[in-house]
Amino acid sequence: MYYEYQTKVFFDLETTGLDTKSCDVIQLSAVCGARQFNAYTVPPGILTQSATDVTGFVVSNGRLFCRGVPMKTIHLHDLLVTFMDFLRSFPRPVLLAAHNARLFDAPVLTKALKKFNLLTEFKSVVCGFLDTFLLVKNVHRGLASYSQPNLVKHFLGKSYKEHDALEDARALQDLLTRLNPTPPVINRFIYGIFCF
DNA sequence: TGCCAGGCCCTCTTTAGGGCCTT
Repeated sequence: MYYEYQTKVFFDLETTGLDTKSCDVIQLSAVCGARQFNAYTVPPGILTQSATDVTGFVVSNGRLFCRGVPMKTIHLHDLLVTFMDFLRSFPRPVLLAAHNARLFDAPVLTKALKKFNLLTEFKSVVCGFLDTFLLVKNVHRGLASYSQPNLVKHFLGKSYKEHDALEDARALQDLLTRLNPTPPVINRFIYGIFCF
């Protein structure tokens, strides 16, 4: 299967945990060149302690806080609709890239879209997900770690504010721009939306 | 009570186990 796409958008999610079957979206961010999308929502479920520990998010009295700072939030449905508006503003179809997309970001995002019957509309804009973790692990063998912060450190020589979805998406775009994988290589690590 | 994410990849593998990656 060869995936044709016109635009690569890098995205990241912060969620209430690591179990893709039960966790909920808290933050969704995406970047494409200098343009960016960033939105927060109050999750319906409880945050795992480990998620609070790494992200700093807490829900208190129905409000979302990040390290004590109240965050502006919107309903998850509106978050997804405005995200698709953002994606629709680029030449289509759009390829959505994330680190460990196949096993984490893609199933979580797809689950949220299905909840609001938005998957069909989503498919009209997005052709698939690129998993940058699998790509880099296969193309650049022998590294000690393939976590996104380690790859950014290794290839770009810098640190960044991980576990802020917007910073993670920006760093991922920088990383892939540096690595500059060829279209055939990219195609090997694209997963169609029907997979989720 | 005891469970506690799970798929992928590697290897001292395939009659399996452990570490990694995402929050």
